[in-house]
Amino acid sequence: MLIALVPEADSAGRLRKISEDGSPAGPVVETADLPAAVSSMERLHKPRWVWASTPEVYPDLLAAGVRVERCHDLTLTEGLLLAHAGRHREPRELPAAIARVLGLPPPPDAGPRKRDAQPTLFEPVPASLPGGVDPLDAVGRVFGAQQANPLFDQLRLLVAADCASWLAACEMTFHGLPWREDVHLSLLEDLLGPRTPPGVRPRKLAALADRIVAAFGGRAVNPDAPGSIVQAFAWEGIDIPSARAWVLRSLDHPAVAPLLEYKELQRLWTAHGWSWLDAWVSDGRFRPEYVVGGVVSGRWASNGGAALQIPRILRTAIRADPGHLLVAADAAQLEPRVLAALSGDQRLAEACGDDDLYAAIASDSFQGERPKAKIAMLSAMYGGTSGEAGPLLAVLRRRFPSAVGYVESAAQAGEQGRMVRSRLGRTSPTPSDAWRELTGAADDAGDSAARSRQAARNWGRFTRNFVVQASAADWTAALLAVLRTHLPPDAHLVFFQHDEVLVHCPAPAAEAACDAITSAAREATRLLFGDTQVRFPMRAVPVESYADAK
DNA sequence: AAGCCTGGCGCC
DNA sequence: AAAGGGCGCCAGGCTT
Repeated sequence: MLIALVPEADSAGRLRKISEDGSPAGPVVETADLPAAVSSMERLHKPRWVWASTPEVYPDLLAAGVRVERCHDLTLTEGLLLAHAGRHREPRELPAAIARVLGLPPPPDAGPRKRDAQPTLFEPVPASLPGGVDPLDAVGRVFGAQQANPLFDQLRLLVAADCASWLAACEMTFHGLPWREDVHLSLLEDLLGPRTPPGVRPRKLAALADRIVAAFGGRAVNPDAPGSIVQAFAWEGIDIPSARAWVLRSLDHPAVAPLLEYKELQRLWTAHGWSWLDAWVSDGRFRPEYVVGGVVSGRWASNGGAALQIPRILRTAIRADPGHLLVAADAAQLEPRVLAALSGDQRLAEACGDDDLYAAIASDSFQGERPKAKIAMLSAMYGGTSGEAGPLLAVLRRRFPSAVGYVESAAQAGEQGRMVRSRLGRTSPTPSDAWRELTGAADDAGDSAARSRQAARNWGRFTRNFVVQASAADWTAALLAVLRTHLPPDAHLVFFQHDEVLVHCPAPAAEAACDAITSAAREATRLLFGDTQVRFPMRAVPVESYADAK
């Protein structure tokens, strides 16, 4: 069963059963209590809910205690369809989508949301849609158009997986990542010194800054300003191209040690210090806002809180509630395994039989030198060519010609301005007009030819990586879609980061959660690659603290 | 003062 | 000769 739904102010809303082609299949139901209406329909029919945008609808349902099993997110689907058709830049929101259905000019851009604007929950669909269409009608009509789109069949699995991912993302924000403020605070105090007001350097940072100045003979140096650091070294007769940590590390100078330590602690202070705690952690939970498909490759992005960049050192603050456990699971070397399955490279598939893929490649091709195998494989997937990558990649190409050939032909497509797709049909954006102009100017010599080749190669690196990264995103989306409906009832997904998940559950449920994760990984593999020989190991371990995983 | 860019670095 | 993909966020510093 399909039910179109439009939220309105104050938890009211309208819904209506629709048929597969989006046409009305029942009366409009107006309700002053949308969560209650959804809850009862969910219990009775487990419908697929059709709505404009999951993050605008689902959080308030969750807050009211209502969970749904399936949805169809029109905005998300529109984006996937547009990208597949090479129309990556067109707006995907409901007003634009209905304008396309009606053959009307696109509505004026709503413009970016003001940075500080409070996101209003149950944000109503814009009052007036193109053509004055009723929003509930628009939901049905856009749904019908998406189903009728000849591309839809190819994207069916991707749409289902990504829509389910959006549900999972909202559920993660709702449950929140367990975060022990006291642990975080004592860590900050240990590393930085007592808390200071915003903008006032904590004691240990101030001391390091003093040591840096002293090491430069008392010259004024601002360690927060890279230019200032470069200049300070220049005065000492040391020319460096930048103040990056890896550049400093190669220098022999008394300022280097305090500078490196300063950079590390300064980052902790500014990115995950006391202000961060105040802003993002409350009632023992960190609740970031995820953006499913926020990255062109289909990876998730996050809004605020740097949710996908939690430093390792802080993972000790992520602890299960009393009587609970966190189940931590990550897909081991997901991207090279995805490449093995995508390319059908028999030899690489065999190496995937090992839980440590790089070790297997090393013993096959690099005399057991694992670091070389890893550099070679990463260079193949990222387009790296620096340093020793070239020769290592050559070895890899000889041993795994199908796998390397797969990414190289993706790179070639990019260099020629063509689109590439992931396993489930995520499609890379086409390069800009400026890029085409630059690379189209083919045969002239000198600088311009060099810039042209450079631009082409840059885009080639992007598409080379896209096929792998986006297919890995396909796999994790399928994983989440399966997993969220197969966890034990009291177990909740609380974190997801590219290729790893955290589940929070009562201790006795941990074992079942581990099993659910392992079998969801198997199912994701089957959904993407059928009966491929490639193994995708996903080890799930119950831990008290995230820091204890791995 | 606000907006934008850059350098830098955290995560995968 | 140099040559690594994708992000978000911060401070500094420039422009408007």
